Amino acid sequence: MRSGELARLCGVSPDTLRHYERLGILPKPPRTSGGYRDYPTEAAARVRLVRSALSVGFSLPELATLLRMRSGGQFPCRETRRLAESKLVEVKRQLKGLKGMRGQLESILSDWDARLARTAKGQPAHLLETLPDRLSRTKQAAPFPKNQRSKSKP
Amino acid sequence: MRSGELARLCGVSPDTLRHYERLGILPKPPRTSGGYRDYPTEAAARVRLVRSALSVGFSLPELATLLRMRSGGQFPCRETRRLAESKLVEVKRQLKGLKGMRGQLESILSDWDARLARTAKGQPAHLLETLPDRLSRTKQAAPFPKNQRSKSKP
DNA sequence: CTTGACCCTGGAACCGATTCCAGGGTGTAA
DNA sequence: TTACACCCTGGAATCGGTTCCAGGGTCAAG
Repeated sequence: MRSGELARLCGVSPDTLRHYERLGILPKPPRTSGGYRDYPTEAAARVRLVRSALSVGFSLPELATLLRMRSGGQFPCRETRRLAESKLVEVKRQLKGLKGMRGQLESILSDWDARLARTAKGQPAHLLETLPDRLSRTKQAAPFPKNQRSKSKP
Repeated sequence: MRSGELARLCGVSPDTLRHYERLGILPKPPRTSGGYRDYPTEAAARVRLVRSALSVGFSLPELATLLRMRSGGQFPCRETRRLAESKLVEVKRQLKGLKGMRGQLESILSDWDARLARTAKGQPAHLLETLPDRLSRTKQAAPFPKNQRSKSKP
C-alpha cells in the first residue's frame, strides 16, 4: 500500500505519515523498486493506534518512547497506565480552568449587555476596564497544557 | 516606576512588558536620563487589564487592535462584546472536547486495570491496542484552540 | 511523447505567549 | 573601584503536531 492510500484510509495526510516515521512511531516500510513506500496492512492499525492515543492526550514523543520499548522486547504496561492516569489529571485540571472561564465570560457578557443598553452609540462603555476587578477575586487554573519551562539558569 | 517594579507589581516579567510594548498594547513610557523606562501609575491598570483579558481568552493581537482603536478615538464596544461572545463559544467547544476525553480516559483506565490484574509481570497486556476500538464509535471535539490553517494553495 | 497524478527528500513555516540570549550600559553601596 | 543588581536592545528559541516548500523522480493512460 502506498502512502497516499494509507493516509486516506486513516484520515491523515501523507506528510503526517512521514512525520510519524521520522519520530520512530511508524516503522519504516519496505520500498518498491521505484523508491515508493510500500506499507503492510498492519500499518493502518498502527496509525489508528497513534491517532487514538493522541486524541486522549498522549504526545508523539511519549508514543515514540512506548512503542520503541515495545519493539525492543519490553512491555511498558505499567508506564502506559501511569501515563494515561497523568493525562486524566491534566484533563481535569484543564476542565477546571475552562469552567472558570466559561462562568467568567457568561457573567461578563450579561454585565456588558447591561452597560451597552445604557450607553449611546459612539460613546465609550469602558467594557475592558471592568475585567480586572471582576477577575481579581477568583484564581483561575490555566486552561492550556502545562508546558513548564525552567526558570533556572544552567 | 521602572520595569522591574511594574513587573513585580503585576506578576509578570519585564520581558513580558517589553513584549506588550512592542505589540502596541502597552504605551511607550517616557525614559529617565539613563535610558530606563519610567512607567506612570496607570500602566499597572493597563497591564492588569491585558492579563485579565488574556485569562478569558482574548489574544494579544486582538487586544492590540481594540486598544489601538481606542487610542485612535474610537470605542469598539460592540466589537469587544462580539469578541467576548465568540470566546465563550470557543470555550464551550473546548469543554465538550475535554469532557469527552475525561470520559474516555476514565473508562480506559478501569479497563486497563482489569487487564493488568490478569496479566503477569513482564507479559504484554496490549493496552494501547485497545484504544482504536474504544474510540472509533464516538466522535471527539478538538480540545485545543482551533487554529485553522488554509489548505488551499495561493 | 506528453500529461497528470502520485511520490521522494530535508528542512522550514505555522500558531501564540513568553522567555532567553549576548553584548553592553546605569546606578548605588561597600 | 569594584561588586552587584538592574536595565537596555533586537532577534531567536520554546512548546507540539501538522503542513508546506522546492526541486526532483515514477508510472500509468492517452
